[in-house]
Amino acid sequence: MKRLPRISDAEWLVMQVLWSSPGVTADEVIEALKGKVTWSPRTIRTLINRMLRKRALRFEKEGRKYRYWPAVNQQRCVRQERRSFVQRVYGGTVTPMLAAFIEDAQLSPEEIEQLKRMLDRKGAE
Amino acid sequence: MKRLPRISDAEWLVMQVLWSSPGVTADEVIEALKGKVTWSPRTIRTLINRMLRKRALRFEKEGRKYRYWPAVNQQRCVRQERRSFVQRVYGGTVTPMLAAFIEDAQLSPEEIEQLKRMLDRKGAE
DNA sequence: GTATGTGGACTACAGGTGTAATCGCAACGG
DNA sequence: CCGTTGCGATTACACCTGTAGTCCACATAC
Repeated sequence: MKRLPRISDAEWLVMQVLWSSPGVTADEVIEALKGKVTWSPRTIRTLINRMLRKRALRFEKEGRKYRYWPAVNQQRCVRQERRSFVQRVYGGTVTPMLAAFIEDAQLSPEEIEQLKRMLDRKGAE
Repeated sequence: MKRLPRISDAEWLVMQVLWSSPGVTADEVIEALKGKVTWSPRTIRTLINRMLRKRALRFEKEGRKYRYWPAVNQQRCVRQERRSFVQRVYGGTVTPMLAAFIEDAQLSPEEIEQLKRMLDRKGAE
């Protein structure tokens, strides 16, 4: 099992773009992040380069430009973040953390129903 | 509303000790972390000092030793972490995140019941 | 073909972090 | 009293991060 590289806060935004649109160019990443961040395009290119170095991305040359792909699985990265979060903040105890999220969140009746169904399925296992 | 200082991963462990035993000495923090981390006592003292500087802790002299207290509220820190986590990893959408946690977690039937009751109360608001 | 623009590579730089080691002073032991 | 030792304070240092700027080669427009 390949070790996951550590992805910083700023890098997550770039990864989100890459995961939802694999194979985009640097320009397209920059375009996709317009409005979400106020970074200079330079900054975004730097982030891309760093993630290449830490092997979170792959690229392929296409003419003079590169196209980039995620080289790490989104589910796995998300799971790793979830676990490190609950470990750090709740010392690994999941239920109090879930309770806090539920208290804190704005949930629609539909979402509440959906989560209850999930818990039911979970209980039926 | 006072601005919360940013607490790093390593610092969280120290804060956990301080929140659960306010007023301990550096030595007692070090003792409490035995077994949880392999840091040198030096390292723990450094972390304590950094958090003093960023005003996450207070101290009082007691003879030649200091006793330390958290200067930030645990609930607020936890909430801030929760929010930055869900923002970073799920782009701010809480329900998919909760769903993932529920899927991923080992939950006892009692915990499942408890969470469902919470959702019920939430729905009744 | 020559000037120009643009994309990727390399460089910058301050502040945070993990992980300590050393310094200086005050209390304690004799 | 005086040396030792045990704390807190200060210093160290490499790597990571946020946030860019500069350099260079190749494509492009005349």
